[in-house]
Amino acid sequence: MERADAARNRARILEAAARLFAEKGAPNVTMDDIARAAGVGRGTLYRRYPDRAAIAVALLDEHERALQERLLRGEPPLGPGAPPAERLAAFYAAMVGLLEDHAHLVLGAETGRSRFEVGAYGFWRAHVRALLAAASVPEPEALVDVLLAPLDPEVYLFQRRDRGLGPEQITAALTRLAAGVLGAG
Amino acid sequence: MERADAARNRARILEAAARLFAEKGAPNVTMDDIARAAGVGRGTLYRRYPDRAAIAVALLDEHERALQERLLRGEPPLGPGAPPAERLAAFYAAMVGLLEDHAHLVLGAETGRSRFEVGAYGFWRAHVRALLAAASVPEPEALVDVLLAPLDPEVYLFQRRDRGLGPEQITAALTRLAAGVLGAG
DNA sequence: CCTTAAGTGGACATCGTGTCCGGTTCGCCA
DNA sequence: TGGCGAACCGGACACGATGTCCACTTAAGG
Repeated sequence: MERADAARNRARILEAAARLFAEKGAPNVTMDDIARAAGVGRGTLYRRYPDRAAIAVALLDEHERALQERLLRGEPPLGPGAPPAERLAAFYAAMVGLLEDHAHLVLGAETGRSRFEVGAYGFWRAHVRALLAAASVPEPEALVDVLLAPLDPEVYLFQRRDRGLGPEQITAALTRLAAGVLGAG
Repeated sequence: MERADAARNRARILEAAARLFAEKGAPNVTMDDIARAAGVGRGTLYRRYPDRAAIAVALLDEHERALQERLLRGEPPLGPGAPPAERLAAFYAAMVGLLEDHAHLVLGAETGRSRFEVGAYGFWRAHVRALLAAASVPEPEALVDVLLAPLDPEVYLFQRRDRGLGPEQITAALTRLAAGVLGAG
């Protein structure tokens, strides 16, 4: 069980981190910044969250859970019931929505390959893998990560900011990708 | 023009960096390590290469140039002459070869979004974009980066090391991707 | 109340980065 | 060959971020 002061501090840390990430961009926020903004000491911060990635994961957690729930038990085409190609396209569209809202938050918080080590990636991977299997794609193993690669927050932000693309254009490209790989079976 | 001692030092820096990157992995090599291994001072190192990424770029340069040359003027299907879908598949296969040899070198050397800022990415981008245009794909702009995303060294190393996939399996998946997107035009 | 264990916070040691400047070496030209 | 200016060299330095550690505080139950 969690002590009252601990719970209060955790809430303050998360709130402060969310604000700072949005303000200055995740890579430019130091652990010290967060601790100071939250009004807690460094030791307290490190006790809970060993690094920025852990904080980002905690912040994203609820949003990702919501999407995961819809994938498992929601309405088609996101949930079960629709053809694999349509479900993949719907998944892409939903992920673009998630990225549009929170990519800035994730970016930089994931140092190096931490993206793959996070539990959420495993979930997306299993989902897409199941769709490939349902479409009878041979050797889906390698294709899974290939199809997930465009959802890298860095890629998304590059397209949005540097290339000047809109979410709908990116979604369209991903839809085409889904149709090309699964539609033409 | 470049002075003789400067040229000698640059060669030693590149040689030492290549060795250290291969030995300990690029992210674990500090600028100080490289300077010491090369037998030069930190100032000398920073004069030429402002960060690790610059060294990695210099090391990759010749290999990338060779591939770029083959794309522009080599034999089909890599060079001009073959249908876009086949050229894209050939490009993927060649990039897998490049990654297989040098991904460890690039990884971690590219801090954050530096991958997109490097000149080579612009070249790959222009190449794939031209292939999409040749295949009369509507709105190729967003699709380009989507198709390039699986070539992220981090993705590749994740597939190779963590997922235990072989280069031929990854190439097969990318070939399927090329066929799906361009083949079914 | 009083005890106990978890929680807290800031000081500390360490490491990597990037800069700066006095001394050195090179390459050109007389 | 000898001298000169400029480019180059290298280590010392200051700074910033990280992660740890420990003495103190506070919450919760008996």
